[in-house]
Amino acid sequence: MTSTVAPNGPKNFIYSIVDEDLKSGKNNGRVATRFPPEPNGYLHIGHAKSICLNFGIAKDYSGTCNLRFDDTNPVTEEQEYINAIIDAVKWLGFDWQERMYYASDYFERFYEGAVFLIKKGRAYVCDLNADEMREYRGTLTAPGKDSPYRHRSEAENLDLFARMRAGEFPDGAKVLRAKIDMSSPNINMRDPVMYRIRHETHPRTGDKWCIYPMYDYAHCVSDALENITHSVCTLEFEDHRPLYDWFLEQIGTLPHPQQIEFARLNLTYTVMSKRKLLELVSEKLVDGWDDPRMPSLIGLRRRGFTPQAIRSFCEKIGVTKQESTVEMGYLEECVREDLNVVTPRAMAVLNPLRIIITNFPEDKVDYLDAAYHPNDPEMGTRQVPFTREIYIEQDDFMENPPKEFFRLRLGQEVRLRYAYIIKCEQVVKDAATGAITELHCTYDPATRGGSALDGRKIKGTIHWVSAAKAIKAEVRLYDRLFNVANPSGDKDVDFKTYLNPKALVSLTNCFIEPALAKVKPEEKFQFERLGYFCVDFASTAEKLVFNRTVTLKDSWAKTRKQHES
RNA sequence: UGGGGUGUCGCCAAGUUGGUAAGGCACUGGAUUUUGAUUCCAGCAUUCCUAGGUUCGAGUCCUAGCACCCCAGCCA
Repeated sequence: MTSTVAPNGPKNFIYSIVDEDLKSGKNNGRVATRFPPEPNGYLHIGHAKSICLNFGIAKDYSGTCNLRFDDTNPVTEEQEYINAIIDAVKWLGFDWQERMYYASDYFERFYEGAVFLIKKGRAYVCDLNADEMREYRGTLTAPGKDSPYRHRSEAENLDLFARMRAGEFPDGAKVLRAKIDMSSPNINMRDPVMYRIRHETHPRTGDKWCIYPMYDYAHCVSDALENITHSVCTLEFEDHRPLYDWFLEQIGTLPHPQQIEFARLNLTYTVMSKRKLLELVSEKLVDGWDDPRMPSLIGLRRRGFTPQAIRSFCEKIGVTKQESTVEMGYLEECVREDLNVVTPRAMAVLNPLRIIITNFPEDKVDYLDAAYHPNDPEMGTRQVPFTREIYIEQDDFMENPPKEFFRLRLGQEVRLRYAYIIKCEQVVKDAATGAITELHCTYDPATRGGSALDGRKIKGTIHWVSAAKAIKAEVRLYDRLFNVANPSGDKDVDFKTYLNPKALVSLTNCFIEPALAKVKPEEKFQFERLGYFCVDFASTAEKLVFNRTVTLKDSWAKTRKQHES
């Protein structure tokens, strides 16, 4: 398949590079990328940026994008992670067709390549232990010195390397090193390790191998074997590019993909390193990788984020080489944008306050029509039951409200969404505590549906639920995982000390309208005036659980805060 | 004090050959609204890390600084 340059101008600097390559006829107009995760953890929103970029390039240039597991280190990698990664990429909406590969598929080829480099005098077996090797490597400012094993004969190297593979030596006894330049100012070029001995069972190759290739050697060769044209990776590999190029030049017979580096994603109020996320999981500070507080893709999914929202976010933040930290609010805005158009509305009361409509008959149930979406009639309507006793949100009533409060107050009217205009006649309090226990109100029968035909203006509209007909549910309110923007900012303070204890607040006395009795996990709704909610993975008809994805924007919250301060 | 990168509005980010600072988010007004939601309209960088220089003209070119990030795993 042949590609043409980006029709509407390049999206980012990588597209510009691809455009140039296409114009100059490089790779015969072919564009091939890959997404190469290491299966040692779950994918997070940062990976989504890379996935969208790599699969996006392939799509925009009619090229291909492979999924390739970088499984060269069996001590940290597991099948569980492989499965989770496959699910996550699929869920995000990308398709690698039949092109799912594993670096471990190439182990025999890597081995042959290593033998070739030994024969070429470009690799040698070294007996230095880890400490000695560090010593010989030199420092950032001082050059290293040659290993005493650097000048072994070809025959000896070949013999030793074969015996490494055969399992004759214990872990750490020997390594295979590239013979480059111990005085290079780039530390990666100071005779880097190509193979180490690890007597370890590999998730895919089992016990077939006890030597495993290092990233720098395996990655470039994998790219070349798959005929990748543009090998996109993150900034920290910039220093490794000379090594990437060195291996392929020395081997000489393989295609030579171009490595291009971009800045990884950082988000405020969370952490993005697999190590830190794993720490939260294994120390049980969260409920696993799929905890809705986590920035993992499975966590975001459980929280109610849509693939569309995540893709749109990745599109909007752009791709550059500048280290950047995107505001969490931006991600949140992207979900709202998607959920707003896609999600049916419903009513739920999270912190119920009982209201008795004193002039409404005891046993009467009045079914009222309510639209599933105010701006999209095609989503249809449902009926909501109105009864003498209802619940409203505790926040929607104030005894001594400021002037700007236009919800329910004593002696004043408010509209119940899709129902009636009611007036608060009496506040009933607990004699002992003084806490408000219920409100007595009257309704105006002439306002059925919520409109005042006499033209009187009702500023406030609040949501409600029938006490008799509502269904009880648990609602989990999520907030940011950390209470500081950059929890990793101070190297002397453990990031976990900034964990936000209120990141999860579970409400078990919530009521939802009966139309939602049969919801299934992952169904999404907007609870009017409250936010977007998603049915939890573990929710059942007997015990409904909703997760709050995000709140709605709330300009009242701002003015209320101004009043409080 | 070695090497590799990056510096354009509070946060992202355009700005291909020098021609007089896109867009999104946030924010601030205002309109519509039976969600204080949505939608809509308006405002929001005389200035591009700093200082010099070249030029009729510089975010874009030159020089010298400064700041921040990455690299001394037999991790990726």
